[in-house]
Amino acid sequence: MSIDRRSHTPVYRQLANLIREGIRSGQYPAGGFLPSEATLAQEYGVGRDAVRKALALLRAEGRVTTERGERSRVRPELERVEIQLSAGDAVIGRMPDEPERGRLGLDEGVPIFEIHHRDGTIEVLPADRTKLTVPA
Amino acid sequence: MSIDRRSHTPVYRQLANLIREGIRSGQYPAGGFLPSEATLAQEYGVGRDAVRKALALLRAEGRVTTERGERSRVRPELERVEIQLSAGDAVIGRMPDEPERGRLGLDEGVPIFEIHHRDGTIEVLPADRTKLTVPA
DNA sequence: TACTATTTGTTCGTATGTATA
DNA sequence: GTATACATACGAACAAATAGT
Repeated sequence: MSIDRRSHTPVYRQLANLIREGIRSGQYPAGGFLPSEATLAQEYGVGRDAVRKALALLRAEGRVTTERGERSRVRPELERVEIQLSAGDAVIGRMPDEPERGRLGLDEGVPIFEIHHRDGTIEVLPADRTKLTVPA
Repeated sequence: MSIDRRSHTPVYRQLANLIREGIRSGQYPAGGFLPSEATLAQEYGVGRDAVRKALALLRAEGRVTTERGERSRVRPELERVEIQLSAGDAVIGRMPDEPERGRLGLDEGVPIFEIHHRDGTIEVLPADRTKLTVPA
């Protein structure tokens, strides 16, 4: 599979699909580095802008992380801590805004759980390392 | 408050903060349209690129939606349907990837709940219109 | 129907800043 | 100190969708 210039799907979205598939298939192993933006651009025959936009999409999906000066990395699946919910709890999910994301030290593309306890307190948990369970 | 060119915080992030605050304060009412990109660029004295990046941040947070040919809109808080969890259920939260997001008809910046039932079935729900509850 | 104006989307180009190796 | 690599920012041109005339 490669980039189809005549497709109505934008180049950077096609590229994101290709890279995502490469991650799923193991071509780009979890925890490992992706090729540099320049390399990806050359390998797939697209501009650097398309590469950066594709990576931005994958970051927003929580699939890759990028740090300045380093090649992007495939985000490994994290161990999830089991949190037991209690009777009367209510849970909503949402994305943190940027300041909140910074405070909580979360990567891009990581949702949060808000657990509303019966006593009115609200517990905020990162959804990428949490599994909520309902006791029997 | 306005853009500080000497700040280390990038212009587009400062602008996202300003618009987010404008949404929170009611200057940009929920469900209403934001000014056009060109207008925002002129009003805040930044390039269109900075405006588009700021809007992209807010979209990824689920705060605004954008459709081609139309000005961006402040995403209203949706009514949440209450879903009762059952004993033995487990819940994780994650972002959908792009194809999945299209299939489910979700806006950007909307996480999904995966409810793993005791019988092995998995229920996928949009987190922006769902509230999970634990029965007493 | 047809046309125009507005608006967002995509792509490329260029330059500069900053972190890492 | 140099080279590599990612981040930010501006501008320009054109495509595509929308709304109204």
